Amino acid sequence: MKFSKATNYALHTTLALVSASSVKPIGVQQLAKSQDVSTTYLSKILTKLAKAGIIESASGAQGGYRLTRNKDEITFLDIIHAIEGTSSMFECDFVHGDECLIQAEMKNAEQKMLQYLKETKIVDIAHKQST
Amino acid sequence: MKFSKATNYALHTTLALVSASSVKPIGVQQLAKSQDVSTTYLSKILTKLAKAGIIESASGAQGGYRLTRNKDEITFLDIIHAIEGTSSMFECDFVHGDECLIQAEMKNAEQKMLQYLKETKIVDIAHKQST
DNA sequence: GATATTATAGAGTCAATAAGTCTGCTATGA
DNA sequence: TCATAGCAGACTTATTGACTCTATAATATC
Ligand code: SF4
Ligand code: SF4
Repeated sequence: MKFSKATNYALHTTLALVSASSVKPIGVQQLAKSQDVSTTYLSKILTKLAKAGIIESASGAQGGYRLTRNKDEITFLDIIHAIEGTSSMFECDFVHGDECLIQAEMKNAEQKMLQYLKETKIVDIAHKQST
Repeated sequence: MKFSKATNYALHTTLALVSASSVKPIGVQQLAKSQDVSTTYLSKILTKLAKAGIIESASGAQGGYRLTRNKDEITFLDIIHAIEGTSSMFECDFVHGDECLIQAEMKNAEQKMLQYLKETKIVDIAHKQST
């Protein structure tokens, strides 16, 4: 019951992109260096973010990644969902009807966390960091 | 980023013990049958609950498991912590000082979930179920 | 006190997932 | 056209989860 390291990389990279916020895209080499991770692996992670519409890529020389949307539209939850998927943390093989109370409570609990992550934007901590 | 099946077994078994609430202990065979899991494996899970002080075991004939504490003191969180451990879902290898804001927000989010699980008691759903 | 019954411990097995590599391909700016 | 970047998919390795097997220890009952 842990978040994957990939999620960690994704959060850090997005934070870097939000902080940089340049029009010019930033190459994966530069992004990978600061996190001590291989470029090919980080690239694979960033492709997921791109598919989720959070960032976009530019091939070729002077290429790299940049944000697509407005900075303040990017939440923690967006990134986590892009990397970890959107299925519940409590999946039960059996389906014992709608009145399954254990599952209901577990999902309520999970929702509390997701709600917080949805309210928390990357740009918030980018601001705090720069002060 | 999923809860283990062991946690699921633990929750169901505890619910069964709370619902039964007999003075006589209940054997692992009986508990395992309803969940379609082997006795040896469930036993191992229940030993964790016992070590966490949630249930207690009795060896020998007519032995089994029963609750130790008062029913309404047992929360979802107790059980989850007993099985999954208490370490955070977001552990970072590097420790970049106290001002690590990503980690701080992730742990805030996690706390929201834990808080809910702490407030939710097994006995609550036992009541609902019996109605 | 012998015996059947029940939990406990720990090693060992098997499968699934996470984490990361390698290689060849595609897109694009200079 | 060529050097530079991302992309895709197959592949490998490490870690963890989900069990099983077996031998041991405790205890109620006879
Ligand atoms: S009661 Fe709910 S959580 Fe339990 S096994 Fe059935 S469906 Fe799963
Ligand atoms: S900034 Fe925080 S979360 Fe990021 S690598 Fe450092 S310690 Fe880990």
